[in-house]
Amino acid sequence: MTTINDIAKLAEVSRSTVSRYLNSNGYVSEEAKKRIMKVIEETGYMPSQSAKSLRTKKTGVIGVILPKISTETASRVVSGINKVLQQNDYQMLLTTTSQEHKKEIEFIRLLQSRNVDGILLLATNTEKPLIDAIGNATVPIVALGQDIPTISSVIYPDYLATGEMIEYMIQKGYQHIGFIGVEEYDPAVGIERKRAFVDTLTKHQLKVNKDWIMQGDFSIESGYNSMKSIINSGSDRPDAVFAVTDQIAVGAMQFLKEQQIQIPNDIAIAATGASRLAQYIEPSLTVIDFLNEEAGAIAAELLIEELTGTKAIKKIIHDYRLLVRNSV
Amino acid sequence: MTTINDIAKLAEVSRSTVSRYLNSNGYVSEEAKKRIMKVIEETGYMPSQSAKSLRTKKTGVIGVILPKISTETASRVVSGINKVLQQNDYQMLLTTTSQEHKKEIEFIRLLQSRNVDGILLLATNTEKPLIDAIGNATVPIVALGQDIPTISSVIYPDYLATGEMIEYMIQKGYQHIGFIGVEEYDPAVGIERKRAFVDTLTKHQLKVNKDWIMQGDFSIESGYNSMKSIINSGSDRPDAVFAVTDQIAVGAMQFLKEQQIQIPNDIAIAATGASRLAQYIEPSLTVIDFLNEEAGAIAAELLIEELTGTKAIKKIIHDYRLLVRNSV
DNA sequence: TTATTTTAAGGAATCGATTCCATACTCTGC
DNA sequence: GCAGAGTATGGAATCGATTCCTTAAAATAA
Repeated sequence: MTTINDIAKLAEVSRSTVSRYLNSNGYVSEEAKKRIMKVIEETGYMPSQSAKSLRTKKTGVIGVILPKISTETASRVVSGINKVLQQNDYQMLLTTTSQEHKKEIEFIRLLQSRNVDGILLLATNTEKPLIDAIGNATVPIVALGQDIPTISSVIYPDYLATGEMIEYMIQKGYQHIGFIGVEEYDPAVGIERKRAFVDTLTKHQLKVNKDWIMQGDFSIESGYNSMKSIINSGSDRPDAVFAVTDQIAVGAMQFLKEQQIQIPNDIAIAATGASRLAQYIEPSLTVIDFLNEEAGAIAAELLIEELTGTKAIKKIIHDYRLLVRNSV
Repeated sequence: MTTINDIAKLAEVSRSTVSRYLNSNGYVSEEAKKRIMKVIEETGYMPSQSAKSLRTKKTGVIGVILPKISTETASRVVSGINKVLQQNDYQMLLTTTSQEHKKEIEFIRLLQSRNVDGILLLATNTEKPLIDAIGNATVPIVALGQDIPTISSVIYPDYLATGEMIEYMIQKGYQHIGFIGVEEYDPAVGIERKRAFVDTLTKHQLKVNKDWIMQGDFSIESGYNSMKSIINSGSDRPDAVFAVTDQIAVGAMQFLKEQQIQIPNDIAIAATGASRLAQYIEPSLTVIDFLNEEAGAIAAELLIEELTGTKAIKKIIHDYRLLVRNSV
């Protein structure tokens, strides 16, 4: 492999001069520039980033920690992150925890030893060990999807949006509303969305029926099984169900279809998450769209800001919209 | 930041000893080990990868070049790659060309300057500049999705699988089959799938109607517009259409539904790509499943093999299966 | 014409690891 | 009691860049 020394020798200058040329700082004569340029062209020389970052303490790499890559939400977020990073000449080192949320801590350490300039964390919890790991980090970390007190975060308005959706359902005349959620270690998805559901029903003096509140994981199967439990519970059927993700909703709809239960006439369904699947399934799903790609981009911008100066902790409550379709 | 020198000083040994301890090679006494361990524990020291890889010429990072991240196919492939890399203690540097296929060359260079140990290329063309860039590369590259002659490749059996699907449609009684494809710079998707279509019809003495052969891009909209053109073309309607991706098929189905054309009774639809959308759309889509996650894993394994010895060029024709559902 | 600034370029230290080599001590076995 | 093997450790060179400092020539000002 050609190094800066080879280039220096071939161009008959010192390696300091080559370095000055490469970084366009300091003085380099036109003659020298031409010779260096020519030699670089001929040899196809590319500076070693390892050497460079050993000196400069910058790698131009941002670490991204995801729970899972193969979901539409995740890939949209990554797409948004990628756009911004690429525009700013950063590369993305992607790691996934496969939903094992203790791994988030492990990866924060790992990424730092890889000398990333910053970390984007799509967090699934806000427990103490994680907060501690973040506190001990020597590089800026920005959270996406959870409000982590000690660092800048891009937060989805889970409570607000879910509340609005439930309001919309009530306004449409549904009075017996069920809920399919996930475990509560996840404050944003597990707790906030459920709290909004309960609060909104209560506000309208509607009964919160425990038999219609299910807790599963993020899978389609989980949605299917949860809906099955709701239907097979002793109590009456609900006339509407809110699912915390569109995947869960798809599973739930699947069960209803098998049982010949009409959506939305017998039971209406709403959810969070604007996947193409939610859009093209029948009936098309009424959902909250958290504009994930944009959220990813904003988080990346926030991180880059921190990398280039401003150290203030910023909290951005990201935008959302209701996509009213045919399932409610 | 703490360095190996700090550890050496604090543990009262030389930095050679610390290094030997870290890499568990050479002699280190139990006493020394304990002291070093303790100091590392206390300081939270993590060795600098930049320094390490400057010496060893290994970064433990694999570059991945994708056309686009936010498709289900891509994210499945990435998921498979990620699994294997993580098992082997490699990290993944992800880049996307946003479907600008000249960028593939740029990224091959960029990733090398980042000193990646190897590159996984989800190629969309096999043109000379790309082949040249691959030839000039100093790290192993494995291709996925296209057969690139000079390097190991994991290849989808595009011709075979498409042929089998068309056979299946013919066997089901369809005689007037249309085709929605993509541009032909992409040999695998653009050329092979079309060739299989034409060959299979010809083999069965069926007419290949030019009005029913469309060329678009990979989007849902493109599928919608292509189907519109087919229906609005002067000639009779086809009784079945094959789309080269499930996204395209979804768009095509959308148009048919709007026109109250029954699927599969009036027109049957088949495609390539086993997305969840294809599974849950109505009618559920009969597709070729190229088992993308597995393909990604195999490509990653192939690359790791090359990294640890064997230099032979391997070609793996990946498995596939037909998922017979309700759209044909 | 001399003093000062600007331009140009090389030398050497440095970043944080790894690794080869030399040195020294402790055991065995004869 | 001594040769030779095994164990333990430190010194120094090295990887490929950046960057500060010094020197020197050229350009400008006084």
